[in-house]
Amino acid sequence: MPKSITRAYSRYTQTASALLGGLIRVARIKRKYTAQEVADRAGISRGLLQRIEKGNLKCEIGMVFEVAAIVGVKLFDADQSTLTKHLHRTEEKLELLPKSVRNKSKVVRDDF
Amino acid sequence: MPKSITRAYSRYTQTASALLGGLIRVARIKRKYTAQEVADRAGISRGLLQRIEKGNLKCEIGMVFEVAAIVGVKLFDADQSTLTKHLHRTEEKLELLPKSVRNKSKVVRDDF
DNA sequence: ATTTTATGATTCATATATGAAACAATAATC
DNA sequence: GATTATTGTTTCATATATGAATCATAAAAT
Repeated sequence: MPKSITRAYSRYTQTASALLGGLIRVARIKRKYTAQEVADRAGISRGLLQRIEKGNLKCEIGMVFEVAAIVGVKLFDADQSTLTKHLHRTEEKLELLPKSVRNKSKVVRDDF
Repeated sequence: MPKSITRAYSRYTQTASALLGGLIRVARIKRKYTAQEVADRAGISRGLLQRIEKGNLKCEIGMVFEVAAIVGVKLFDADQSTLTKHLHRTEEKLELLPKSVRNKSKVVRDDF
């Protein structure tokens, strides 16, 4: 058996992903879509949709977001135009920041 | 060459992922972390961090969320305890909804 | 200006997520 | 209660994301 990589996820990450999956499931059922219908529209298998609704951390973020959009779960509580505005503002911020970070000490701060 | 699956992503999904990646990058630079430092702490390669910051849709949602947590980008604008409360509320909602969806017509609504 | 460090970008091997299929269990409708 | 559709779960082949290594570029510090 080949050596496998064991990833560590924080509780925060686990909770956030479980929440997003749960929101998707609630939205799907409220709209009366079957799992198969949503899977078809997203172009994925029903099995993957189940993993997404369970908050499985190994799923592609693109597919999670896509399914969220299909069932009407808004990301960042924003619609397309608001999202675009936020993105542009973020890009403007980036231009004002240094292009690369330089650390004298290799010490990593741990207080976040 | 084996046949490869071409996935379709909506603009909404693309914008949302690009925004999250951009927020991560801004937060990292503001905190003066090098890409290598964040990658090390997340237990991933620097190459993957780059893809995440670019909003690559094929990345694992778990790792995107993990990196966001490391650099201090809050998901759902919420901390751990708030996130947990939301999750519990979502689970309560689920209990009140039908366990499975039954459709007489196979027609799929398109107005979301 | 020079040096040094960080970042961008590419390639390739491999660990692994996904699709497909099948079956069981459950819940909705009659 | 009987029927039928939906969901839960498992297994396995394979398409693919990731890690590692390398080199080039860029930018920060001296």
